[in-house]
Amino acid sequence: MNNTRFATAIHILTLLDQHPEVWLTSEWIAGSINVNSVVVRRELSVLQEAGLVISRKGKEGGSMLAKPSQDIALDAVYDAVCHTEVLGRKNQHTNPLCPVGKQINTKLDDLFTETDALLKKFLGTKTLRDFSQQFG
Amino acid sequence: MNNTRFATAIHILTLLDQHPEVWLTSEWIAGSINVNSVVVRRELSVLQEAGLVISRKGKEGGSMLAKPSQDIALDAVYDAVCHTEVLGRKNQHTNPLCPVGKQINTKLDDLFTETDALLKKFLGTKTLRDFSQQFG
DNA sequence: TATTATGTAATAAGTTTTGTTACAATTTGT
DNA sequence: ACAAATTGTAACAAAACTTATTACATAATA
Repeated sequence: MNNTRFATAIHILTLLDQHPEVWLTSEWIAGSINVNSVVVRRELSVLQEAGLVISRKGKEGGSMLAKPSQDIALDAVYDAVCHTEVLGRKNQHTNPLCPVGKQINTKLDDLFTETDALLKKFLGTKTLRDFSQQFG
Repeated sequence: MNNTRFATAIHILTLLDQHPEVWLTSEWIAGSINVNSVVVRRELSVLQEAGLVISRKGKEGGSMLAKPSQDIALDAVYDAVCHTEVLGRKNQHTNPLCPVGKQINTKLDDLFTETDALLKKFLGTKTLRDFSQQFG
């Protein structure tokens, strides 16, 4: 994760939670994060696919949470926006003639998988509500 | 971590552990990982600063572990090569006029810090020896 | 029907990551 | 002393990734 996608997603979801039952526009959300509204819409698109928000087109359109914030755990947010492993990438062309080069990726895979599982378990204990209610 | 630095560092250290008391050259190590030897030397440089390996210049030069592999925990490797937070970056220009935009980075910081601490604690329970001895 | 949003493609700009070349400095063996 | 081999780095190039921007079709409302 060398990007701002998780931070952006949490920001969006927090705003939606702070304004329940209101269709917030991507333009308005973008004004709070201070990024381009297309970036917000792209992220909203991903959050919709994950079942975390619903959006409505047209005049008076916008987005709101798809379910109560206490039912949104942060691992779901992470899953939605992060497609890399915590410990990074593996070297793809390691030497098969070297005992280490030949096996390292399967061994790293065990470690990487275990690490990702740990993170997700941790994030699974935290809800959007926990995060959001810290704000005045 | 959207790079191969952790995987590369672990690969290097595993090779050094598998060949104790031998000065492995960056060229030889590079041949196992299948990357440029300069990349290996750059990583070795960082691992030296972290006190994990020692290198020797000149003919018959190379690198070896600075201490027994059971004394090298993986959080030290992670610290040496990773300078980003697990959950990524934060948006830098959030709107100070918005209650959420104004406070979000300090709140995210708490979450990000806690997450990094969890990962490091986990990696601290694993040693290079644990990893290395999996290889035939 | 005019207006205002979303959804998304295409492209540009910026940043990060990895690869490569080059060479000074160092160490060893002869 | 000298040749050979290696580290350590700088400089730059190439590739990949991230974010910004423009444009516009589609949809929904008043």
